[in-house]
Amino acid sequence: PLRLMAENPPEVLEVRGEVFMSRQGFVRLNEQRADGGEEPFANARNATAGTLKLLDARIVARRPLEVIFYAQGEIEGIELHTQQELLLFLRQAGLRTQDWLRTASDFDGITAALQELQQNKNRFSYDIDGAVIKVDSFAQRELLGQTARAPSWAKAYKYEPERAETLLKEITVQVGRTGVLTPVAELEPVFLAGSTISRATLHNQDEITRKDIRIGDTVLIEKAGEVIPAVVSVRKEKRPADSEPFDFVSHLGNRCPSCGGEIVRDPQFVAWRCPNLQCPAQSMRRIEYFAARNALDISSLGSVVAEALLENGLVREPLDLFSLTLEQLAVLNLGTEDEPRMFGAKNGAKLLAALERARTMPLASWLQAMGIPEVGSATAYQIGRTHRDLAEVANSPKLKGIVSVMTAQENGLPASAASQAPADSAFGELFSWKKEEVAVTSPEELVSLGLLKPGSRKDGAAYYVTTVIGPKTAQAVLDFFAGEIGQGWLKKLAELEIDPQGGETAAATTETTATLSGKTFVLTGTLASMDRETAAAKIRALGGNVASSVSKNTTWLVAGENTGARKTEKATELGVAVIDEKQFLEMLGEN
DNA sequence: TACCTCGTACAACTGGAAGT
DNA sequence: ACTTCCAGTTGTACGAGGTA
Repeated sequence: PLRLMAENPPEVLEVRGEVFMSRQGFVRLNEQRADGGEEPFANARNATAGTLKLLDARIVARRPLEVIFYAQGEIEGIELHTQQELLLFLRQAGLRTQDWLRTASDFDGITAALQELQQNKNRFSYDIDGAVIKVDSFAQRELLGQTARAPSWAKAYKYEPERAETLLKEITVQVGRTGVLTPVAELEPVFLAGSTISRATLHNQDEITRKDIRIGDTVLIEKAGEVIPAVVSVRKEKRPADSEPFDFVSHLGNRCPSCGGEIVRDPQFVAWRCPNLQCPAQSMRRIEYFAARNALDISSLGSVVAEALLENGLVREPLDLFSLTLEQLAVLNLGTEDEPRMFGAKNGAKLLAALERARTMPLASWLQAMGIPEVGSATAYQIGRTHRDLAEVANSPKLKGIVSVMTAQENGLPASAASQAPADSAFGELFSWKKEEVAVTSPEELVSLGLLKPGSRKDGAAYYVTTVIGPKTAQAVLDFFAGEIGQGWLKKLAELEIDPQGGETAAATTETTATLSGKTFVLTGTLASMDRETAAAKIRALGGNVASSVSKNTTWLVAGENTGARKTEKATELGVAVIDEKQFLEMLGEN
């Protein structure tokens, strides 16, 4: 509805839901497209996703989109305590909700509801692949919290996925960023649950051995979660008589498919690896990873562009990107010698602009971009939050503190000994650095930084558990910077005058999600790293509020490029703090 | 046991280059 | 200047392996 139909509508109501196409709507849309001579869409899910990305709202309006709401964002002026209350309210307000809803108070109740749903799955105007089981009470949800990926108070239950049979023509091997060799099944293309599958990862040799997958086999595949293709099993009765067990080491002749160097396997790990750091495939992946969205977000630099830059000798490692020129990029050939395809001046300018932005990205983004072993987004965020710059991380008393406290505990010593033990004692020998040389942060301070949590032990002695960064990860980071690669990064970054800044700006409490709760932002100008809608969404996600004009209630005015005069003027007048994009990103805890 | 990292796949959109 | 063609990027989801 254009107006909420509630009697006393709340002042602020942010609702979340899912947009979809009904089976019927999708069929009709494809009929129309066929009449108009257009290619039909492959499936409703992607057609819907594509429609939502269209820039022309008039076309969007003609597509048969439907929406069902099921969750709340920010709400002011009404108190809702449970999912059931929320759905009832949404329905009364005229917002469509899922009408099939069951409540259960125990496991049997849940399985009964799941069974009932499966028997009735044809009742719906759209395809379903399962159900979502949620904790009803919002108070209990808060207690359960969430992980980096998903809330802990909701679980998806999926029914059996559709399967298909096809021929495994070949097994190829890909080289990852860290040199890990991953076998991939090349399949005879087969249509399954809305898309054509031609490849599927086989993960590693152990997996191939366990399922006894061979070249020439007829295999059963399914799409895990309706998206990712996977080989489930082999139809052994259809196996050719002369087939042999697959062993990818002998298949590769013990050589890396990219650089031809010898491959190795640390008996401790499952994967075979190419140990050559100069291996072209690895360099390419490292550059890709460096540019990835959750690292330095250098748009228009993906795998193909990275490979072309490497092949043309323009770039050998990620930081070489900063010496690229527009002239070089404009004529960069993405095709072959016979059929050249230019990267172009416009793309080139875009890439250079993204690189310029990358210079001022926060410490956490850089830490992730550097591709330090064990360091992904969550770890990079924690390190970035607790350190000022790379120099501090490289020789970090905090990371050393984590290692020494945890090592001490493992050796049955009190944690407090870790920061006190003299270097010449037996205890001091446990560590790769000497106590006199560097400061090691005390356990108490690590607790106040949120890197350690005090645990309880029966005898009452001090005891600590790590939060996100454990001793292995901490040591991996220290080793990285102590080694040749890390030193190389530091040297090159200094030459380029890039000095990523970390530390906490506003987010003192990082574990709670509502770090911006009670704060009101106003956006002005253009932000370099995201559009305004994205920025607003991020603020709201952290519990903050976004208003359209500056008032005395505004906490911060976020100023990008080409700011609106009226807003900055009013901010000065009312004494509202103005922050730039960098500070804003730090508040969001972006990495 | 929980969850983070890493690698992988798919399909539509987007935008540059080529064609007219 | 406009249209067509093409493929790179993007966003999302998941499993396995590893760490906490």
